[in-house]
Amino acid sequence: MRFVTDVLRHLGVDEADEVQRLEARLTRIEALYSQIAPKKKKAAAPIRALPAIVVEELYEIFDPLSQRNPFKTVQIRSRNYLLFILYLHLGLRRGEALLLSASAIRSDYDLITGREYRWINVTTLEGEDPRYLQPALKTEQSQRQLPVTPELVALFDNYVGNYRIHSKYGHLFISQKKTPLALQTVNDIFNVATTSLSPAAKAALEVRGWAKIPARGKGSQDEREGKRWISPHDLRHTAAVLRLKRFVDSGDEMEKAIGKLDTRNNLSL
DNA sequence: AGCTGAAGAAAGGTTTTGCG
DNA sequence: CGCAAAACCTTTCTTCAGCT
Repeated sequence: MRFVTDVLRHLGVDEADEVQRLEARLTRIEALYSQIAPKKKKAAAPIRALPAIVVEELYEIFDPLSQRNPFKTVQIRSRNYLLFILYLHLGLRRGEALLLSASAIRSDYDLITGREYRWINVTTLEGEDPRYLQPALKTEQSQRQLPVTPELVALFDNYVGNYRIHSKYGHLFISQKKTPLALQTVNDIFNVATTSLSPAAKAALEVRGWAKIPARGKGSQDEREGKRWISPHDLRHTAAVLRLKRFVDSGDEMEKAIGKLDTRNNLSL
């Protein structure tokens, strides 16, 4: 700025008001640009999204038909698979999934296109809840509706229709004791899945600073610092990436999807 | 930048189930 | 049937995300 006015003077644009006029305009432009200066980069945040090999293996481990599935019964397998997919695809918080109702997915017709679309209601399920730790939505604004793919709808319907254990509670996720699944049990499920990963996948996590992950059935004897188990929150971070990709892929569903997205609740990475 | 509620870790317990 | 393992849960305490 200083430089520019000096140059103008030097070039002999010495009509004072001419220089002043230019200076005023430049000042204004400078002010404008200062507003849109790029934000300072934050100190590099550790990567929380999971490596691709780990995500691929988790699909295989949770797949109810897979040889690698460590869970015993078909009921628990399909329940855990749906739980995993909800965390990975929708990026739900741990507790949010446990609040879902067995009728959380709703459909409606779009009067303009005449097509059916479906979404899932993330909200607080009213009624008695016997759990020691009550899951809760973090804020009122956490109540939202998320668009769901036909694949997810099929998975949901299959589980609810064929495998969900009947219970007097309306929750989607029910334990073998016929009560809503406890928060800790979700961790237990992911612990089992984590120990079922191949050595290669475990190595990929250790490269990222995780502690050594024990083999199935064994406790962890390793004293190294770091995370030992994949958590729903890790999937939430991974989900943000996947979600963007799916929206781009979904083409003409895009507007509908965005309409259902609560922009105030965009996932931050 | 501070705060609040959710997530996570750890330890340890009970109930249920698959399978020999 | 019997038993070991899986499934599930409580309790306490610490850490962290993300809202205001």
